[in-house]
Amino acid sequence: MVHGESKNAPSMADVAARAGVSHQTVSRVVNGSDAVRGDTRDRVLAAIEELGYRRNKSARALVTRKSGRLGLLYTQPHLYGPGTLAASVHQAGQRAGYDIILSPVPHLEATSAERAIEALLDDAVEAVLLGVSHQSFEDLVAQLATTVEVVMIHSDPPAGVRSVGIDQHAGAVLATQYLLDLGHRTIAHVAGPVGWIDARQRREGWLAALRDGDAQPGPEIFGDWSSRSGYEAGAEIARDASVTAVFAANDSMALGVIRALREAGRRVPQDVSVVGFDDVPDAAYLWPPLTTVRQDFASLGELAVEVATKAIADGTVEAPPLLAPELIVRDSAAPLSPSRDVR
Amino acid sequence: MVHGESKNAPSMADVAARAGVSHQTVSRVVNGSDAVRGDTRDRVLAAIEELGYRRNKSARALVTRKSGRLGLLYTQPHLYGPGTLAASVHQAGQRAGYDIILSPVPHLEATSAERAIEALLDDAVEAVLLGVSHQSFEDLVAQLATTVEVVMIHSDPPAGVRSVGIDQHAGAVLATQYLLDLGHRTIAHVAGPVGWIDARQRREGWLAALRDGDAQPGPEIFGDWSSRSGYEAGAEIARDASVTAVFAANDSMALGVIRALREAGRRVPQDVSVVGFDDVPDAAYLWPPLTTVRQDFASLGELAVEVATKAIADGTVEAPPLLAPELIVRDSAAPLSPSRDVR
DNA sequence: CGAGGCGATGTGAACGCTAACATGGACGGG
DNA sequence: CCCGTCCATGTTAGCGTTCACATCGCCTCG
Repeated sequence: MVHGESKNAPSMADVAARAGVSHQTVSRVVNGSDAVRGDTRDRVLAAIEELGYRRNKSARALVTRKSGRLGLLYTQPHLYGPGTLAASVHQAGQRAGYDIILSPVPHLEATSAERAIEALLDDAVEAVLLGVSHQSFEDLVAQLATTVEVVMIHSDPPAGVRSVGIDQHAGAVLATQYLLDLGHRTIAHVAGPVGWIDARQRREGWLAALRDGDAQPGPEIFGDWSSRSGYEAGAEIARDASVTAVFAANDSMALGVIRALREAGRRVPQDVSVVGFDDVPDAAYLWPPLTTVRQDFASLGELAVEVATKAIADGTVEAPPLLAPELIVRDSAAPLSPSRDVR
Repeated sequence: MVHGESKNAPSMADVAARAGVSHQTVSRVVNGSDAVRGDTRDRVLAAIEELGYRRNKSARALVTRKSGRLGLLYTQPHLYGPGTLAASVHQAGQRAGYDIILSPVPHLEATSAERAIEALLDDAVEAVLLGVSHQSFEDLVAQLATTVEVVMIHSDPPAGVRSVGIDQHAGAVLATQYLLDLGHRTIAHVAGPVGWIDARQRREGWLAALRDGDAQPGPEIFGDWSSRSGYEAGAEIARDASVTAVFAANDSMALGVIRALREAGRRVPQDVSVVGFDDVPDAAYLWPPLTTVRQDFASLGELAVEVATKAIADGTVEAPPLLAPELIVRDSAAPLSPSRDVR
């Protein structure tokens, strides 16, 4: 109150008055300009410290016309993959000097996703990272891209859109090939729900590996990523004695499959082998330890931010190559036991 | 370019010109003031639509001195609980008209948490929700609270700080009491790491229930929330034949315990009963299905936002009662088998 | 029929910052 | 020794919005 300083947060003018310089000099110091003499800088810095000054981002954004924000839209925030992705995007963004707006959309309805995008646009994000590889988004992207930079996190993006991804197809081939190498010929697949790109890619990888190995596709059941759906799929698979291996499109479903198989009296891996996808942290401590395909979500998030910041800076469009997943061999898959080899 | 409208995003002035009114009238329409005639409003709305006008939040925040933002700091973003909490806070915030800044801190180091708080403050959040019930934060809170409204998400908050929480102690009592009722007398505990409030509360609940049931505490091992640490704890517990039940401080550790027990030839639940905490979605489909304590993270998030918005509005301090957890009985705990009853 | 009031709209300033340009003093070269 | 140059700093305007207040009809009431 006394010196014209109110109870409001201090502004550059307050700092300037205190340091005996103009507000512009304060601005220069805050922005790291080198056109300030050492002792002046020190005085300003001291004033900032004493006053607890904090630059007002709104004012800055208003005049620079840049928000310095990136938005990430993602689904299933309670799951390991999306959660890890969000955290790594956030961290990478901070490092790159951007604020990250995390926008989890709990259920995948078109309306809630559109609302979320509207909210991101209202926040004036400079780029939107779409961590939702669901086909319902493919149309949305084209339209969105006219407004703002867009980066899809996607293993099979539509042509011309910036993207990063992990090679889901290759991961599925890894898993299926492994099972084939173990001698299995009838390999079932518990797929992710229709509409999800990753689910489709994993299914196609399974099919492709089978084709390459001259094996016929085993039964195929569509789940919804949940362990419950895996359980139901497993119960169905257990009825088919010819199936000696199952490739599940994620670890949760794999764990449900294993439970159902057990309840039906089929041992894992002695009677039936099971392979999952994701390598969630608990996978190694399931019973049996789950053989699965690991995805590096942390690198994916960093890559996404890198592509986004480049796009903002110079409009670069080129997509980096897909990241390679890795097969993690544990105990839930074993060689086909001779007794079951009917040939 | 033609009408003074540039390639920049349209402003209120642009809308006003188009609708033939003043910028203030546009402002009134956008803010839902009722002091605008119906036909004027329609003209403005039409102009907004045609121009694709979007209100500039920075300018608004600058003049109102309110950011309309709430920040949530949380750890272990890849886990079910924190992920669910973040999503529900985000959703509840949107509903309440606030933007939510989700700030996951990947590893719990003081420096990274402080950086995250600085970032939140730089974003001018009107309240900080602290979803980190670790004791290293208790000091920080007092200091932070002088700057901004703070809501702790915490089952045992320091006096005088606004908070919401789920009753961890009660949950642990529920689990332990259940084991006691089943006839178990030697109940081990796999605790969460020292420093975590929830871990401490669950441990104390276990101790309290034991005391009430006139039972001696069984062996106690500290894990780090991971299934790996549960596995290691389980291996140790398996060596002690007197232990017939284990209460693990979360589901991941419970699952690790079960695996270790199995490897040591102890059946679950016939030889040893195991109860977890959290009720992660996969818990019901583990083998055996996990008996555990469910926490309602979604309600917790909503409550936190409610308390925060009230605090901002009228400075309310009173804390709502802790939410009650619920025991979910499945198959991983069973009555003490007679053969083991040494009495 | 005129004063008073009210409802609808407009005007000007201010929020805190950056960008562009202005100023002014020290220094060096012819 | 004077002028041009350059470095450090200051001055002014404007970003898009809201707030406080002004204005201007028109209706009501005595």
